[in-house]
Order: sequence, then structure tokens, then C-alpha cells
Amino acid sequence: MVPTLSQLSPTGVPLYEQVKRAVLAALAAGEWKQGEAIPPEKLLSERFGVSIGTLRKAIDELVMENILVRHQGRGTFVAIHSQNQHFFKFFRIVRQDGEKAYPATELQRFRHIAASEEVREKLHLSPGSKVFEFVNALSLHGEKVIVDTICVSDVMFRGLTKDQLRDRPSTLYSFYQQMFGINVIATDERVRVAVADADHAVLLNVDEGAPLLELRRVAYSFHQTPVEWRVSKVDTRRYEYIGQEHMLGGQTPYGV
Amino acid sequence: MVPTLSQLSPTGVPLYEQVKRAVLAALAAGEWKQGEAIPPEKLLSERFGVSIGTLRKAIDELVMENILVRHQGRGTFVAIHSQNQHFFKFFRIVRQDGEKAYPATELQRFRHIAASEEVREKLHLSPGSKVFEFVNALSLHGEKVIVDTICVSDVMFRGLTKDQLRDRPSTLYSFYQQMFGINVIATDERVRVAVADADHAVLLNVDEGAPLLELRRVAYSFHQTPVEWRVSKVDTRRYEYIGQEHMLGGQTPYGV
DNA sequence: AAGTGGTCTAGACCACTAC
DNA sequence: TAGTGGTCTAGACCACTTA
Repeated sequence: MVPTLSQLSPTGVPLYEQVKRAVLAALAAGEWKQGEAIPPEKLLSERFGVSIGTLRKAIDELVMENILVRHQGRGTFVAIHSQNQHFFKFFRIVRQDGEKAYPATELQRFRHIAASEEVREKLHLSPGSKVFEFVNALSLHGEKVIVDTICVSDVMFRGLTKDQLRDRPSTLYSFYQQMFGINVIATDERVRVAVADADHAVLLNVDEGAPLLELRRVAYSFHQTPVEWRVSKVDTRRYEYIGQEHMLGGQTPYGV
Repeated sequence: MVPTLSQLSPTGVPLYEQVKRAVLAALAAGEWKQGEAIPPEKLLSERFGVSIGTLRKAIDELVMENILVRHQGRGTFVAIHSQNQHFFKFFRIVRQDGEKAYPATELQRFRHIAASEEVREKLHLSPGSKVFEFVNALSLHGEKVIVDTICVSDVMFRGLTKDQLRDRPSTLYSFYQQMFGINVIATDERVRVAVADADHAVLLNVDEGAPLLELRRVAYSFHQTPVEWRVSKVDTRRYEYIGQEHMLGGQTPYGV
């Protein structure tokens, strides 16, 4: 007889939580791949030694977290949100007429440098830490609109190269996930007005001293681990930043 | 014998969904008030003629939507988020050091005018509609930081006066709720850069032509009914706008 | 000790999908 | 028709709160 989950770890952790972790472990181990169906509920409930109801509660939560997708009558599948769309919700610049577009990225610079004090604070790094810093110019509808200056820890992103960044086929955050197993699940952005310096004036095709929107973003993974620090400068003559707030549906788990 | 829910409406709607609506109806009818406990699960399941499991699924969703709050061993309570704090989450300007403050408001102007085409579009008004337009200057930490220009329909806010606005003891949205029964539950904001005109230069104590952050907001009630149109101009030399995004925890039930 | 919500079971029947 | 997830039942026992 195979030991049940609760027999393996008789702690105060609820059974469905243990099942959830077991499923996540199986996913991490590559037992089921993106887009594939996982075994039917009946089978999984037997495998983990729990009732259907408990198994379903575990799966429910994984579905809520966009890790699995259910299709009635077909099965439950590993979400394929990685490729592109999933992370696109973090991109919040649209044309003033409301038209959305997928940005074209052009890598401008890539450096391996000592982290400034500000970057160390945002990324919770200790003095002496080094980071990869790279600059992207983004175009929307063929217009240069945004310049991103991005910093990530060289420990967390060990081995990151200029070529990897240039050749990535997908969203930057999707790239983080695929190449480094790092999941960006939340961002905190601050927005203010700035003026274009010489470099940005060239990249955005504006006058030096022209007013720009400046976004300062920390991207977080699970457990509020900071992953990326980013400063974006946006030419808002024809574009704007989207902010939305809603009272219902979902707390703000990380506290405003 | 009291008829069960499913007997009353034998449509394709799941039972737990019907239970959820029945609970919402009871809340709307004032049967249980803010902060009060609702009856225990056992009792409710009998009242609605469903099993505990089904009743729990309905309550689960209401808890997810922040309408109810559960406390193990104590009971389930109607969430209390009205008076002031509740609406404060729509206020997203903070000092650059992260310090938050409650704004001091000074009413600068109050007019009853014909709605411009832009305002009519944002508030879904027909040609010829009139609106109340008023201007507020907001101070944070004693500094003039924000100027709001606000438009609301004179039909929806029938009888609104300058004195009411000046004397309100609470948040503007709390005032809408108390005086007009209008609930703001969501906002859609767009952010861009603008320059100070003569009026704003005086009110914000900046030079004419100085760059400002411009927020353009539509506030919505239930069923995505637009309630208020607002343009805010912010001096971001010492303040900034907060934007956050999170992947997990709750869909957006009202689909913004 | 009594009452609450939290977890869990071992099924049942239904709606949908694929073959 | 067979197999999937979607819904629902009628309980059980546990952890926590209040008195």
C-alpha cells in the first residue's frame, strides 16, 4: 500500500494544501508539460489517497492561480500562459485613443556593474552586489515611445548574456520564467514627471528637456521577493499609462 | 414546506449561484448590516434548502469578493468598509518617500454647465445634458499638490450644492454614497504628462508651463455605470502616483 | 461546554466532449 | 458510448472562540 500524503507529513497543514504542493512538485519535475492534460480527477484522488472533493479543492486553487486550466468534458491542462499573453498585463502603456499594441524591443545596452545604493535597496541586495543593467527601446505602432532601464541581480540571473536578451522570442517576464525559473507575479509602480536627458532625447526623438512620464517599477516573485528594478521613460504625447482600481474580487495580497 | 431555491427557479443556474444571489438580496434588503454576523452555516443551509457544502461554496465566493468576512469559531460577518477608509484606496498619490497622508480639500469653483462632448462620452450622456463641474485644490502634508476638476451628471446628482460639497465630513465617494446612494466601486485612470496653465500655476504654486502629471479618471458604479469624470493635475516634484498589478487572487467579477 | 467555521469523505447525478 | 469535469449531498471530525 502506498502511503497517503497525510501519513507522510502529519503536520497541521491541510490535506488539500499538501495535494496542491504535490501537484506543483510534479509540474516542476516535468511530469506534465505546458499544454498537456494532467490525469483525471478520479485517478489523481486515488494516487494521492484523498477524496475527490479534497483533490478538487487543491485543483481549484491551482486554477485560480492560473497554473492549471479546466475544460469541462476534456480534462485539466497545464496553463500555457507562459509564451506571451500572460505577462502582458504588466504592460500598461496604450495609445490615447485606447489602441493597444505589442511592443517591438531593441536592446540598446548591456552591462555588468556594481549595484547603486538605490538598486540595492529596491532589490534587497547587500553592499558590493553586482547587477546586470540593460536598456531597451520600445516601439508601439512603429513609434519609439518607451525607454526601459532594467536591473537584475547577477546571482539570481547567473549567466545572463546580451545575446540571450536580444534573441528571446517572448515577453521579458516569460523569458525570466523559462530561462531562470523566476516567476514575476506582481509589480509595484510609481509614476512621476521627468525631463528628457540627452540619451533619452535621441532614443525617443524628442527635445532635450522635454517632459516625459517616468515609471519606477519593482517586480516581485512569490513571498514578495524582489526580482527586477526598472525605470521607464515614456513619451506621452500620443500614449498614456493605464491605472485601474476595483473594490471587489481579490484583496491586494501584498498590501498597498 | 418552504419551497427550495431550485424549485423556485429551475433554470440552468447552479444552486450555489442562486444561494449567492439570495444572500446578496438579503444584504441589499438590510437584513444583516455592516459588521454584523450573518446566521451560522447550518441555519442558512436549512433556510435555503441546500447542503452545507453548497452553502459554503456560495459563501466562499462572497468572501472572495470582500463582501463577507469569516472568522473561525466566531462566525461570518458583513464586511465593514464604508465610511472613509474604504474609498481611500482610490486615492493614489503619495510622497516620494512613501509617506501617505489624508488630503485637505479646498473647493475652488462650482458650476452648473452644459456637458462638453468629451464629458458626455465619458459619462454616457446625451447631447444637451448638463453637469455639475467643480474644482478642488488638495493639499498633502500642508503642500498644495493636486487640482481636481470633477464633472457629474445633474440628473444623477440632482440637487447637489456648493455648500454640501464644502461641508462634507468625509471622502468625496463616501459623500456620493451617503447623499445620493451612489456607490463608486471601480475607477479607470489614464496618466500622461501635461503643462501647467495660468490657473493651475497659481493653485499649485508652480511656473506656468511647468510639467505636471495629468490623471484622467472615470469612476464606475455597479454594472459599469459611469458616475464621475475627473481630471487631476499633480505636481510630482515631491509626490508620485501609485500603480500596482498582481496576477493571483480573484478574477475581476465586474469585468472592467 | 457549546457553538462556530475549517476540513474531509464517499459517493451521486449531470453537462459536455471526443470517438 | 465512454470519459471528463461540474455540481451536489449528508453527513463526519477537528480547531478555534466565547463564556
